[in-house]
Formats: sequence, structure tokens, C-alpha cells
Amino acid sequence: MINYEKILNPEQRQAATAGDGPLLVLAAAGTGKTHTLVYRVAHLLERGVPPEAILLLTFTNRAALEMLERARAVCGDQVGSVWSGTFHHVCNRFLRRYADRIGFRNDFIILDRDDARSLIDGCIKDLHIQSKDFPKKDVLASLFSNAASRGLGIGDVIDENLEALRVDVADIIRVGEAYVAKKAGLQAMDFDDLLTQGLRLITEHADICRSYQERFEHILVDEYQDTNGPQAKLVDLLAAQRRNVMAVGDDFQCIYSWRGADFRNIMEFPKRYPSCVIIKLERNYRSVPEILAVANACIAGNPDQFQKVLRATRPERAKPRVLRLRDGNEQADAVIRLIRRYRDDGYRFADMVVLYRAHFHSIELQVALGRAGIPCRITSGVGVFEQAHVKDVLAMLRVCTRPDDRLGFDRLLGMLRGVGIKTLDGWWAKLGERFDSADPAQRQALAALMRPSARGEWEPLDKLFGEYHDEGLAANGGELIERFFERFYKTYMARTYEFADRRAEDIRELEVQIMRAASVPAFLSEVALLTNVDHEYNRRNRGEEEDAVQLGTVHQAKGLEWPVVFVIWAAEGMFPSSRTLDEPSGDAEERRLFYVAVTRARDELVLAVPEIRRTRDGGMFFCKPSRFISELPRELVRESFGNRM
DNA sequence: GTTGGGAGAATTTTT
DNA sequence: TTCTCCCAAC
Repeated sequence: MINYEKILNPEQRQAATAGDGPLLVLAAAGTGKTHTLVYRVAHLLERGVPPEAILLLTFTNRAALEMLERARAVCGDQVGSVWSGTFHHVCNRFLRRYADRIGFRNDFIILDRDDARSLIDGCIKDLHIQSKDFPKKDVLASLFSNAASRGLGIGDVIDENLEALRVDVADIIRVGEAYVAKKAGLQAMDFDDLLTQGLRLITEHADICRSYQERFEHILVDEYQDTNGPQAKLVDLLAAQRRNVMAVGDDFQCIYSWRGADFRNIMEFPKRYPSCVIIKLERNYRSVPEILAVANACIAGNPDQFQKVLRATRPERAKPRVLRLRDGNEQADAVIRLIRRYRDDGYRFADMVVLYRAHFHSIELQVALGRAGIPCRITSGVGVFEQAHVKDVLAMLRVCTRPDDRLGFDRLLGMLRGVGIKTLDGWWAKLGERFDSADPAQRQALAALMRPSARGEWEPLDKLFGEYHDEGLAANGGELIERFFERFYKTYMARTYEFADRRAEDIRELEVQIMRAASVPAFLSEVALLTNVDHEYNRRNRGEEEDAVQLGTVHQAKGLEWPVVFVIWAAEGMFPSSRTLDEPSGDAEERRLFYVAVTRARDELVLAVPEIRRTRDGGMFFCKPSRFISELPRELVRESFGNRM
């Protein structure tokens, strides 16, 4: 029996041990939200709810893993059967089982952002749209995604910017339709499709819906404030019978509106579930009171929020610092000096993080850290599994397993010298619109189509495919990748990309990851959903973490904490970002983002405010200090200027 | 048809 | 200053 009284405070206990029925837990930052969820799971299991009847939806895979790890420590291996993961992950699981019911095959492929964009580009070309003003693929991709994640049509989300271009909206819609058709033809879904098709699956098929409704006795949703329309609908639908939903979130931390997150979902939860019990967690165990004072001050007065105040439990320490600096270089120097000072005080590099609004804000600092010899790890914008060289290897795996994977075919064979789109078109048609790598006759046929020079390069691949199917390498993807790398890819990579050794490391990482999956096909069905934050988490779990300062965006830092936090570029136009301020509730969202940044810190918080921004072409302009700094009551912080720290 | 060079534009956040 | 696109040479 778990002694909840000892482990949880009264509010946490109320949430963890509540009976059936809807539950809304408003958990402010650092108030033990994960802890509470872990013991909620433990309590349900203790009450006799079977683990496979619990659905735990989280915002990142990392959060799901962490929660299950901790729950496992409390209640043992049975937690392994709990359904958990991101909405995308869970929908993927539904669809892998039932996609045939909505006109897809169950082994559909998942398109990452890059794949989606190039397909859209293909659609524009197919439709012979040539106007110079026509929106580029990137713009269209985010437009389509925006529509999907808000559950709207494309026409509904065309904004003024696009209308100003005097582009025919009908053309954009035609591209959208062509994109849908193209995806269907390739048996492919993009990230948004996973959600919308997953939702469609249970909306249109009452039997499937009912079976999941019966299966999931309890649904727990973490970070509920960042759910979008389709996600909230999915939860409502799955919970429609039993109504055992526990939504945990913090409206102050809704930072994904641009991705369709609608914090009305959390605000209106009590309306949709009138009988729900509302519990507020406000006792903060993470940060020292001085940091909480800044957090409370910067978020106070944001409109339309559940009123919550962070209450400190830790003893007093020192006020957060505000550094007034001349420019990015001085900022980098100041940050480095403080990093060294904190290290002398006994912190490890790994206890420190530098957060910023956008990736490009970190460039000067990266260079300076390198010069200073301070180890750092950057959680970059491009996912580990989205990088070109990793996708090259994945293409090989896809050709191994999926005879009609045109995208994989194109990517893999396009690596041969002198082979481009037109050639590939021809080969694909002549092979009968499929290429079965298991079939020696087809491999022969393909080789026969090649020019002698390409055939020479193709040979090692041909051999590899034979080995894959004959030796049963499907269960040993690591070996498969290793052979591919040694016999073919190493050479290709060396002539194609710079920093080949760094890239080789990523491929080795891929080998490690694939060995954790049951088989090559199983790995492929999930890989697109892995993110670089998950990747960091895995590394740390394997004990591979070196002592290094972390760098990353505030978005990536969500749900994490560090003893020492630096927030750089706290200047108007940077943070808050000038782009966002044009949007209706841009200010409120940026403020929430700043709040998230501040509340990551346990002991020490440093806010850096440079005055001048230099552009690449040598120009410079002045920035005012961020409104989030200038609005702070002065007595809450320690200010220092430039070199006088 | 493919490749590589050169000119031009452009810098938010992510499953 | 880095990525992307277009055009000219192989």
C-alpha cells in the first residue's frame, strides 16, 4: 500500500486519489504535476484498474517515458502495459491497426516536415502555377497545417497577407486538394493527418470508437492547455461513455497557439464536464521565492486566465539578475563569465541552460562558448531524424521493407551518380510502379536499366538487399545499417556532405535506436515521431550525458528544469518576437512563453538584455529592453551593467 | 538529364 | 552569412 499522506501534499493527494468522474487539475509550474500524475496512475492500478485500460496522453514522448519510469519504480512492471505517448503516437497506434477502414493501408508512411514540403512543391509544379506571387511551399505547408490543426478548411485560414498578394484562393485550394490526393497515392500521412485521420477513424466507425471507449477506463491528459481542437475532440470522444478524464495543465503555460493549440479547451473544460472537480496546485517546490516573485509579476494581468499564484516552499536566496549589455558579443562574454563563476560555486555545466526565443539568437554564444572551451550541447531546430544523412539511411530501410515506397526508392537510388528525377521516373514506370527488393528478378531488372557506371555503384546495394531478405536482417537493423554504411554510404556521404564524422555519429545513434525496436518495419512506423528532445533524454538515460551547458529554445525547455537558467536576448523584437506581436493575442502568448522560461529555474536566474543588434551585413539597430523586463518592479531583481558585474 | 556554380534572399516557436 | 533556387556547362 502506498502511503499517499506522506508523499503528496493535500491538493496533490486529492487529485491522485480522486474517484471516478472528470477532474481538472490546474498545476502551476513546478508544483509537482508529474509527481501527481505518477501517483494517480499508481492509485488507479492499486484500485484494480488494469494497466491497459489507462490511457496517458502527454505532449512529448520524453514526458511519457519519464512518467512511466517513475510509475514503474512505485508499482512495478505492470505499468509497461499502460497506453502512453503523444497524441500523434497514440493516433499512429490506432491507425496502424485500422487504417484500412478509412482507405489507407496499415503500413502507410509518415511524412516529416521536409517530405511534406517537397510534395507540396510537386503539386504546385503539377498544376503549372507559375505566378511569381504564388506562395512558396513553406507558406503553403504551414497554411495547410494550420487549417488541419484547427479543424478548418483551407479557405477559412487564408490570412490578410496572402489576400494582399492577389493570388487566386481557388489555386491554393487546388494545391491543397492535389496534396491530399498525392498523399493518398503514396500511402502517406503527414503529422496533421495522424491526428485528423485518427479522429476521423473513430468518428466514422462506431464499432472502433466503442471498442476504445470500453477499453480506456481512465484517460489522463498532461499539458492539456496545449491541446488543439482535434485533440480535445479525440479525448472527449474516447471518454464519452465513462467520462473519466483527468486533464492536467496550466493555462499560464499555453505556448503553442501558433500550432493550433486553443487554451479555450482548458478554460471551458468545466463547461464541457459540468460535474468536474477542479483542483489547483500552487505550492511550488522547484524555485526559490525570488524567482517565483518575478514569475508571478510577469504573468499577472494577462487576460482570460484562471487566477493562480505560485507559492514558495523553498528558503530565500538571491534575487534574479538582470544584465544590461551593449550587444550580442558582450552578452556572450557576460554569460560565459557567469557560467565560470557558477561552476566555481560548485554547479556542473550540465546544471546550466541558456534559453532563447529563436534558434538564431544563439549564434554568437555558440561561437564564444567554443572559443572559451566550455562544452555545450545544442538542441537544434532540425530533429536528429530529419537530417539529410539520417533520412538517406532511412530510405534504404524503406526500400528493404516496402515494395511500393516511391519516396524511399527515389531517395535511395537518387544517390547513384548521374541519376536524377527523370531517370527515376523512367525506372519506376518500367518496373511496374513498384520495386520489391526481396525479389532477385526485380533487382536484376533494375540493374539492367542502369548505365554501366551506375550499375557498379548499385552492386553493393543489390547484395545488401539479398542479405536482408535471406539472412533475416529485419530483426537486426543495426547490422543492416552498418553494412550499408561501410559498403556504400560512407563514400557517398564523404563526397556529398561536409563534417562527415559528425554525421557518422548520428548514423551510429540510429543503429542504437533501431536495435531498441522490435524490427525494422516497427522502427520505421515510429521513427518520424521521435524528436531531438527525446533523443537528448535517451542519451542521458544511457548515461552518455557529458558535463555540458545546454542551449535550446524556450519551447524545447517546456516541462524541464535546471538549477541555473540564462535567458538571452530579452529585448523588444527578439523576445517578444516582432513577428508574433502583429497577431491578435501575440503579446499574451509571448508573456506566457517568458513565464515558462523564468519558471524553469531552481536557484539562479539571469536575464540578459542587449541594447544593440547587429545584422549580418554589418548594420545595427537599437532594441529597447523587453517589456517583460521593463515592466518588472525594480526591487525584484539585481541589475548590473556590462562589464561591472 | 544531371550537376555544380553563382547569384539572390532571408532569418520563430514543433509533433 | 547561410540556405535556396535558377541557369549554364558537362
